[in-house]
Amino acid sequence: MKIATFNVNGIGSRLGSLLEWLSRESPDIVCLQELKAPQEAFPAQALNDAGYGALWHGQRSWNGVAILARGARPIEIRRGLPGEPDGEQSRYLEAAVEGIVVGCLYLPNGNPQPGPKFDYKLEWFEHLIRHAHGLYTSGHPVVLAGDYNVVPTDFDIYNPKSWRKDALLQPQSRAAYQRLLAQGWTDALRAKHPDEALYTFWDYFRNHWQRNAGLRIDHLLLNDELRPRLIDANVDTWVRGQPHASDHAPVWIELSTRRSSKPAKRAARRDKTPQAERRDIGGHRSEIQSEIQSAQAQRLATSRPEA
DNA sequence: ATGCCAGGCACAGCCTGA
Repeated sequence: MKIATFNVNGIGSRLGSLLEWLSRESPDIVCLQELKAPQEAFPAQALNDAGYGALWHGQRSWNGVAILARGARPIEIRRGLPGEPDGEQSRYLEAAVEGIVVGCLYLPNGNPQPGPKFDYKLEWFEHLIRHAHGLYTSGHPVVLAGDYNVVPTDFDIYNPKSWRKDALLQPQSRAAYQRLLAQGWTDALRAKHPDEALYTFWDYFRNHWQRNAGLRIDHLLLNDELRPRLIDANVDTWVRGQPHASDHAPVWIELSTRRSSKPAKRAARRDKTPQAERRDIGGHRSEIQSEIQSAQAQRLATSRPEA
């Protein structure tokens, strides 16, 4: 199973490029950011024709996030973070797909810094960290994927000198990202490529793409329930080289279909005792579904109707 | 230190992104 995150920088102007990438790479689950489209302008029909069910959280002109699932409809868990300072910015969407909880996020850029936009970035980060802790310890397999607008270390950028004052490299931004990781999350791309310079964003200026002058700011974080299933991770850099491309490239992880298990657990599964059955993915999946459905029922009972 | 490019909005030239 392949899960990807892609900041499309305008779904309206990027639809052709997005469809070509979906067709060539066939990701099973996709997190999109920067739709830059109001709710009613999302190309749900075109994506459905391409075989993808979708949930989306749009906004006029700016921001906007979506979750796609190949041959399935993502089950919505929530839109927006609990206690998010400004409910008008569409930056978070969470859904269950194939027994996995998928959080799709577009963290504020924060430039210029210092200033109110940087304050907003750090404030949003705190809400994310608080919510992520609950997800991490939920017992479900969870991936938090998106554009974090943080270059984690100087190894994650072609040259930190000219970006030193940028919000993406600030010590406060990096410290917040490290506090998130410290909950136990695995940065999947870095885990699979500890010594390789990898980038996910190349701005449109100064031939940065042609010079591979990039930044690594799009991340997929896995909790302990999902981490053992990680097989591979990489960046579909070819997408960035296409005509009329987004300034980001898709980042993806490949997961084993079943939860990987230790030999002792595999032996237990062969031995069809009731306890072994409970460890089986099927049983685990139905537990997730029932918990999600009850969470949804509670939320629907207490929240106002969606806009 | 700034603009370099690009999308959205709306149709000239801002604002925002990162």
